[in-house]
Amino acid sequence: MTAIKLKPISFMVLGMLRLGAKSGYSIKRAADLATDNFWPVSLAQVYPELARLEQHGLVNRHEDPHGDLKRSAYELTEAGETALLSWLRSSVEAPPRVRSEGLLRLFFADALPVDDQLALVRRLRERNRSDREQLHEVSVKSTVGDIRAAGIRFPQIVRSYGESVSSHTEQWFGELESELKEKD
Amino acid sequence: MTAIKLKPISFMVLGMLRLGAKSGYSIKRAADLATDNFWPVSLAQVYPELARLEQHGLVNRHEDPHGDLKRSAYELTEAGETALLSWLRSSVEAPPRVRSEGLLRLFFADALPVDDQLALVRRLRERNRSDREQLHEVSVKSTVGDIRAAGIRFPQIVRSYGESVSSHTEQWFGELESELKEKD
DNA sequence: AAACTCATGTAAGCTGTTACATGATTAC
DNA sequence: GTAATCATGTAACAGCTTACATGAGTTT
Repeated sequence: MTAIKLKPISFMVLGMLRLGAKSGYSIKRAADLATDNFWPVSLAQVYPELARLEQHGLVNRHEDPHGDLKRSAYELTEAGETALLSWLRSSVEAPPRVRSEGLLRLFFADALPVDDQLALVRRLRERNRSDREQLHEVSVKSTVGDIRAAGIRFPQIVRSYGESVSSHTEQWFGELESELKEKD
Repeated sequence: MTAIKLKPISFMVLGMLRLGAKSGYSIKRAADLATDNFWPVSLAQVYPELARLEQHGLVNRHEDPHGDLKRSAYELTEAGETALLSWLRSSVEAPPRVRSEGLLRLFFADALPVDDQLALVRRLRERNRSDREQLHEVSVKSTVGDIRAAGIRFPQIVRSYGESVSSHTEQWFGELESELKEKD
């Protein structure tokens, strides 16, 4: 119960528990469906983090077998809820990190002849479009997986932000494509 | 000169050399000014990567002292240029990775009372705005650092994409702010 | 009965950052 | 002259991914 350093992955786990996820597995599932585009996680992060949070009294664990299948169910303690709320109110924030091989290619695209530049822009636009399509399919199939409760709307809000940016991006790439066609 | 595995950092280095950077230091400087928002790099990546590329014949190194200051100048070999062009034409692409603590907070914002939700959205909007401002300052001060050559326009294009997305984001957050105010 | 999903964990490895170490040059 | 910038590298660490290992439950 001594000093624990809470990182974003900690709050991801705490937050998912608060939204109704119970097992490590279901946290991972929910994250894949809902946060993968701005905060991906792997099981090899979730399980150790749950153990760490339990050691420090931010979550409680109890056995929750399903037939012969061993399973753990976790819930927030008061300390866990407090920590989550405190983080949500904090303004200390790691700067957002983006790594886009596509934009890196575009950055160096002057090395290509114009028709290859055009092909590149088309590919990037198409990739963006199909990614958005898949995102939308998933969101129709299961709205934020397990976590579907009355009064919970921010997951949808964040999703709609992602779609909005993606639409904007597609439009922007469309305009760039047109400009490049003129020089062709 | 045997098999070398080329990763995005390899092409970042090759690409910067092609745009006129010569030393590892100047590659890092150019990246900080131009690609940091979609492909950050550190010196501890650049120097070993340059050595690796030299070992495999994709770049040439020669001494380029400046007074008593030891300095290396690198240039692309033909193999290096070929590798860069081949990557630029390739459609094999690592999916873009984003990590945004801000969006993660927003995702879990249902846990907060409405006025704190509003404060959070305001903070996120303001952070986005000030980040864009700084980006713009840098871009005025030095257009892509050293790399400023006739016919090079994609670095500017990519920068303008970033600004466009950032503007769109600010607008989107503005609308969200208005919606939340109504419920206040 | 085969394939897929649910479920939990560990080990190894890769990528990338920060800190350390050192020293010359340039700008104020 | 002192601070900032130019310049090159290494070492330690943090974070995250992939592969390994295991087994039960569910769906086709």
